[in-house]
Amino acid sequence: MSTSERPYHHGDLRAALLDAADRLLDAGGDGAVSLREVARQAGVSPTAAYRHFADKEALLAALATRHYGDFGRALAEAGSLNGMGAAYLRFALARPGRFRLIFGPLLARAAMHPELQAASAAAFATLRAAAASPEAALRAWGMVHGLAHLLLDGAIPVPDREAFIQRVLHREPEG
Amino acid sequence: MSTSERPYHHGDLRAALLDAADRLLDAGGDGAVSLREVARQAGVSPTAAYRHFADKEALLAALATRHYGDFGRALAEAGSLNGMGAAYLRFALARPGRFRLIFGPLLARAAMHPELQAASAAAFATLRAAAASPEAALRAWGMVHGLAHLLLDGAIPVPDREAFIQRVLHREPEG
DNA sequence: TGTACATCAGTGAACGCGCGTTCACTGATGTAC
DNA sequence: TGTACATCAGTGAACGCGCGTTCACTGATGTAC
Repeated sequence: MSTSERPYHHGDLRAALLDAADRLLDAGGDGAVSLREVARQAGVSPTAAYRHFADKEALLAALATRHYGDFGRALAEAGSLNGMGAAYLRFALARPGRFRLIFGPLLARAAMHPELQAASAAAFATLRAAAASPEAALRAWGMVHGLAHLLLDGAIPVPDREAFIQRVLHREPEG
Repeated sequence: MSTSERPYHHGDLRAALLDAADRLLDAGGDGAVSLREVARQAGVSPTAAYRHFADKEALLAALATRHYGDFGRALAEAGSLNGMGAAYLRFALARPGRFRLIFGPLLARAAMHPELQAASAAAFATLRAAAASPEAALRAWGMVHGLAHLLLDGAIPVPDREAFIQRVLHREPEG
């Protein structure tokens, strides 16, 4: 079989697998990402991923690292604490699978994945730096994080999410 | 047919299954609750649950209904908005499995389970009633909900959780 | 220059696992006469 | 009163499913001489 028949270039399978995992994550959430399905989507045999990742967790850690980068960048670009809150909510609502991945069970195991550890720490530092005090940061962070979950889980039925974001972030939580 | 006319053993296994599911939920989280393991814990064959619940989701819905009751009661007893926030956090931290169940994927499907729908609506109404405005309620709810998740997921490393609760709830979020 | 060889990315079969659910059944219990 | 019968909670085998991971392998590619 020639290399050109593959949907990825020689040596690019690692990236192709991560892309496939992303597509599954966006389409079906955490639960839809299995190594076998990722391989299937990448047009490769079920075991090919083991050439590039030690195991499933390693692939997910690489994926989460990538998304912490995007997430942190989106926050950093926002500037104000309010803008950051809006960016936080928009990220979560636009990409629930990615949001759930980066705050999922993997986070508690970040110590096993130094790059993930670093990427998450950087994003969290950006959040902290935007608030007047550690407590204010925690309250603001908690608020947007909780609202994101409540919206995603259907606890708060909201017709227009962008309007909701504007309304709920209109006043600074710490007054 | 009134409840008291039912054979005594009918209600027994139903309750025993829910208790077993609770134990699994507390010990291993959502993922540890399978119909087969629940049956095993209750000392019954893998299929016995189908006499009492239509399917796995129905069992989980019954469990969630039970826990929304406890949760709502804990909130109602708290009185003030701050006290409610502390009760919310304490519930989540003491029983992560139950917390994750009642706010899990099942919540979005509550329309399929009228009792669950009612139980969750009642708990949420208690929350809303304690705040000065709908927006204040959402902000306070979001904050404690988000902090609960962040703590449970290991995003915020905290040595003394009770002290954390006191510190972060010391000031009203809406000032 | 051609050739022998080493490397190593990806294959395909196989492993053992646990799951939700179905089905025909058994056997204890309550009931009608 | 004893007996025949109906009910129905719980059984146990079986179904098809998808998973993560292992293993020996193949075959294309790069490299040394």
